[in-house]
Amino acid sequence: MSNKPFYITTPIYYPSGNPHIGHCYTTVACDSIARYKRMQGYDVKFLTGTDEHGLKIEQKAAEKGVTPKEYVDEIVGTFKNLWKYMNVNYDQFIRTTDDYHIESVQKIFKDLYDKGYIYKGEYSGKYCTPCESFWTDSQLDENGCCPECHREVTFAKEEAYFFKMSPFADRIEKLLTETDYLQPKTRAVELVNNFIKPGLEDLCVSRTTFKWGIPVTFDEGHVVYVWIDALSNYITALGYQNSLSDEFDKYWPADVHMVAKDIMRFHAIIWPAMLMALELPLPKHLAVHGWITFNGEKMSKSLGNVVDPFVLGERYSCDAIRYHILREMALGSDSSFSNEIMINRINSDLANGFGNLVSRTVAMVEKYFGGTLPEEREEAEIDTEFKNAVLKTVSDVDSAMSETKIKNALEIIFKTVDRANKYIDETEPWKLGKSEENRARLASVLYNLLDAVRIISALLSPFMPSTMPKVCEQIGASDDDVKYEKLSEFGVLPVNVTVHKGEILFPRIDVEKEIEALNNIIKENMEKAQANLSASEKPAEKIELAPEITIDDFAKVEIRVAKVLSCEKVKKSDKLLCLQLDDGMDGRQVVSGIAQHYKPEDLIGKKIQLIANLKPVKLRGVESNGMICAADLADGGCQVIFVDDSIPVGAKIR
RNA sequence: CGCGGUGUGGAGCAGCUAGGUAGCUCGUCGGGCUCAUAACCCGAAGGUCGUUGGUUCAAAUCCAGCCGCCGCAACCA
Repeated sequence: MSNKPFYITTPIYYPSGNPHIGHCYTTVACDSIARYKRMQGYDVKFLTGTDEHGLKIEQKAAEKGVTPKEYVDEIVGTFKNLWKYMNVNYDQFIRTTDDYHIESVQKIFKDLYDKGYIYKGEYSGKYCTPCESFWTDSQLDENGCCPECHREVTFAKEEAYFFKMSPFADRIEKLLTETDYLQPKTRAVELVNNFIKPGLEDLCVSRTTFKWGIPVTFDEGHVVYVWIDALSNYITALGYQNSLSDEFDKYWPADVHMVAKDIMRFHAIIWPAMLMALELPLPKHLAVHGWITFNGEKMSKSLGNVVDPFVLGERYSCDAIRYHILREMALGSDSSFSNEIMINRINSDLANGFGNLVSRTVAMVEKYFGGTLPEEREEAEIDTEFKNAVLKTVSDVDSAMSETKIKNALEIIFKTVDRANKYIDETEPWKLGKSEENRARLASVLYNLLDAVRIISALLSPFMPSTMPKVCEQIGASDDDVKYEKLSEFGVLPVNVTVHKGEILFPRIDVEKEIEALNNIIKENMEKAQANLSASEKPAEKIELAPEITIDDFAKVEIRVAKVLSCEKVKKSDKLLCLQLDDGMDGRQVVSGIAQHYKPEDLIGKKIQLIANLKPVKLRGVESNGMICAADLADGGCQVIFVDDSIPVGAKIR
């Protein structure tokens, strides 16, 4: 048996809120792979953790009136509880606030600086003073204002350190397009075209605008910004540049980093660049999975449309949830999660399929032999075919797992469950049970079934670790019987094996009743989320207003009533509408970023408020002479302020 | 002409790289069985494989155009 090391990681999660089913998705997948590899005899290290620095945490803590550390301590506790609850067996939980990590990050930063990959420069961009944050253009809200507080942003500069990305562009492109680093590879082209070909921009790796981070050792006031801090967790956890352990040589490079598609970019480009700069080997695979969508929509905590994984686990057992997540998950694409799909899946695969197989097999051993099989046997031809089918499962699952195709692996296993159910029909044990002379034959059939269940449950145990020991107990298998080496043969259970009928493994769920119950929970959550939203929007009034202006300042702004004559979408843009207005003068054209909220016909004929003396500008190549007034809504939407039709066009508003 | 993905029986998907009887899961309908969690087994219905054209003896599969959906990028005065 090989003793080869196998290192797998989840991302480190940002504890700005409690964990949700999306976190479960990645973590449970890694846990299953780790367990599978352990079963195969690999020397596995499975790392997960939390990324605890940054402005947002600092602010959340301030809101609650606690220190950032106190704040994250609590949420990290929730994460750990969830993993415990989901039976996630990680080897190490790294927190970026751990001393050893901080020590390493500081050394790495200095090292990169000494090597000339990090230089001091100036960061410039849109800055929101009250939030003390820089935002990129794409982060700004509908009106080009701060996405956090929706106040105006100004152009500003600050001193910052930058990491040179360009020296690695060629190597990264090759990594993405010519190796199997990225899984699935389909996204490589997207990355190369969008980011590498246009030229990699240097990365801002330090900040002076917040304090909650790892200090740069050689420049007071600077704090290491997310990239170097967070990404390097994968190596600091192994003792790289610190004295925590000397596992680095053993486990690096990682076998699999698993991430969701939203952070693919950082792991596909920035992380390799960092490693190249540090002259370290690159990880072998980056497995990217999609999001769970809920009834076709993106899951969102703020919408409250998702049932808490704890609650789901309570209702259906954590293994059922694990199974459903893993079974639906495919690398690359999104997978839909709906209560109905989940319940149907649990019912058909777990309750009707596997659970019932165990139940009927054990029941027959009890009924016909009082729980203990006799030693006489009588094999038949059909047995061989059945056994071969079961044994083949093991190698098929192996090969699926070696490509991290969990979904396929489970599919294969459940095909074998079906095969076993069919075997019962083929052999008709209830008929054999009717006469004493078929005793030996009946014993063979039931033994084969028990042994098949043994193999199946061993294969399932990495995915459903809580339930499978119960199965072993029921079919009378010892821990030794379900070892990986014992999966390639029949005849492992004792000849006179004794079964123990136990509780139903996966109770069948009443679909309609449960869906109604879950919908009620969701409804409550959504109401709560709504309440929270409005609660958090109300205090917005407390937000300081923009600096005071005089009536003269206001007089500079000329707002007039105008009527929309025609309106059409700006081509090649998602957000822009181009409006032709009757402004009581010569008429004018205005471009507005409201296409996602209004259709052109919604606006035609309506009267709106026009900022009439705004400097013209070209948007997406189309000239815009002014701006129409609209209100920002809490949910990110916006609503145009229409004017009563009786007010004449051109009227000045003040 | 920004880049990429995708469109297959009611639903969700596989098949497409290396053309040659269109497959799986769920659902529906009919039958069988009774060991089992109203579970299990068998059978049937249901698809012009988005659309148009091309290559070929032969196209879901290769090529070109068009349409729809999704993602990334851009865009938000």
